[in-house]
Amino acid sequence: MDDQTRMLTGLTGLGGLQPGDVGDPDSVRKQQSLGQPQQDIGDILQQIMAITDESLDEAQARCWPEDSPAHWGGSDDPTEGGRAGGGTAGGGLPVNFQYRKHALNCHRMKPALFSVLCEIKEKTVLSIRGVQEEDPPDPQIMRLDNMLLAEGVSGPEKGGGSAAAAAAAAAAGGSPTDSSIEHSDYRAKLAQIRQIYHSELEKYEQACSEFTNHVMNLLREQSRTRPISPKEIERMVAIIHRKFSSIQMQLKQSTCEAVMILRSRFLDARRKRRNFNKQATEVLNEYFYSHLSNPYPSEEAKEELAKKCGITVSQVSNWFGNKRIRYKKNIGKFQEEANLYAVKTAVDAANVSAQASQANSPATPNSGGYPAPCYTPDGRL
DNA sequence: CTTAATGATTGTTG
DNA sequence: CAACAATCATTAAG
Repeated sequence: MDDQTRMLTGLTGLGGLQPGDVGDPDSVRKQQSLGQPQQDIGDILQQIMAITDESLDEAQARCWPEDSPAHWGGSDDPTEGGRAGGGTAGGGLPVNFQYRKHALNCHRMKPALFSVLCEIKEKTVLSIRGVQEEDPPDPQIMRLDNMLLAEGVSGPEKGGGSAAAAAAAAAAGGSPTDSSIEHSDYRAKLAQIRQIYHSELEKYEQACSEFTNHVMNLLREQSRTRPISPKEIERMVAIIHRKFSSIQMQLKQSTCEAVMILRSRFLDARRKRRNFNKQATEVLNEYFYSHLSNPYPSEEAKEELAKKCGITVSQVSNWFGNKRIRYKKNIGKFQEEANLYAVKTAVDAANVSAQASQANSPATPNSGGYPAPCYTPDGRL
């Protein structure tokens, strides 16, 4: 309300004028720099001045103009400057103004004065917040928008059925890998976030337009009684929109956060760990115990194992890393398992070598650093 | 619920 | 960078 204050001080100058000074062209020109006929200005100013000089009793003796809005006398009313500045009258009261205002409204110079006041106001307003009028497209909000678009949150509606469809596909799919289940879950949660986002956005937009309408109506109403230019209304609307868009940005930001959290939850496999299926661990164990002397699969071997087990190469690496360390830590615990797989490989090897009509030792040479479990080729300890 | 098993991550080392 | 070691977080089993 600094502009209002300025407005007041500006008009306080007018209010401070003595009735006799009003007619002085220089003083008027100083105040308004206008080229209007002095007589009219003097006339209307005199009326304004007269308001401050009028006593309450006098005013109350008059009747109320029935078409006057009742809220005249708002603290931000520019004409109040006349009262404030010319407070010598002991405080003009609303009743006074009601009448006087009506008189002024009918004055032929009223539109001119109105526009002048608007102009002054415009200038003060511009000097105060003219700089921050332009808001360049915030890179922050651009980033948020892009991300929401990329995630399909703010993009075109793909239908709430997308998640359901994905779930159905996962359920009916011939290879219902865990990833697809997780993915459908992810999609479902994303759809939820998306729905919340849109409903909130809609709410904000509705509230914004409601509020804007309300303010506009109010200002239009008031523009009949105080200087409000259409430009000012426009600016007010812009301010409201900026406020609401900043709220929207908060919404976008929190939505982004939710998506990020969702993503990290689903992409961080550690949090959604699934055990490998039996067949996969069997393949891995088979390899491990049959290469116990050197349980370090080459890159190619890892790739093959990964393919066989339906897991990634890095998962194979993880598995071997864990296996080696855990085996080494407690060989006894793995004894049984080792024997089991050793038998398996032994049997396999026997099957193969039996056809070759020669049984060379099926066990691993075991020349490496990992101690082999004790077992006999026939499977007994 | 507690506990063991287990896949993944993090930090360190050579 | 791969291997190791410690640790985390989840799952499965009791």
